[in-house]
Amino acid sequence: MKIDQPHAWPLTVEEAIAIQEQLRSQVITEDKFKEPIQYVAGVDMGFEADGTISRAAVAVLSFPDLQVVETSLARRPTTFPYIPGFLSFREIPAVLDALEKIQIIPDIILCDGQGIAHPRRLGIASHLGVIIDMPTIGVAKSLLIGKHEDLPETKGSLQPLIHRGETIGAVLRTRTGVKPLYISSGHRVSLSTAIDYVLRCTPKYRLPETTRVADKLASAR
DNA sequence: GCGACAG
DNA sequence: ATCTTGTCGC
Repeated sequence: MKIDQPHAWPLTVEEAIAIQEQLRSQVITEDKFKEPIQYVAGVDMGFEADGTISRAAVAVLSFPDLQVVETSLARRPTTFPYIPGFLSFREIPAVLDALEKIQIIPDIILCDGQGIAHPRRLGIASHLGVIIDMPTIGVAKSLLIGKHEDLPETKGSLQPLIHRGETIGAVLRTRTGVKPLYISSGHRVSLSTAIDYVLRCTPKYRLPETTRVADKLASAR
């Protein structure tokens, strides 16, 4: 797919904060995409050589049958360190490379990380979504910010994720007896819709099939 | 000032 | 994220 040249990448945390503060107003947390969804994509990262090389993988699956229809892989030097709250600046460059190689345009992208469940409401899913103006959902394996009540061990259980009195996402048990996932709107997808699609992409394991396929590609040697 | 801290 | 074998439990 064709991707427009994104904003200049920051070299410092101060510059990164300025970009986040500027882009946060562009995030849309309401459903704004065409249905029915035909394809869903998963994005994941891997690193080589002590983290000096970033590797991004994209997996496009048909929906709702979840069959892999296309994959792509991109490698490039890592240019930004991992700093909680600034993950997107480290990972998005390689992700854009991988997305450019894709022929089948997905209708929704599930990202590995938070959406608006972020200190400045611009986690990697929201940041990517705004940059490429596509529907995205944040699917994180652990908590960045916010608090929530304990949730039942059974699959499908969920609890709102609260930060500063605001619901920024949800904690969702995608499989009985395993650690929950942290779901949040990325861009152009509401929280309830995000939860719905995550569950529909997670028929058997803890993680959505999309990210499982992308994960396998990103970490394959 | 003291912890917490996506991948 | 990554380094890494076996092991516990459904």
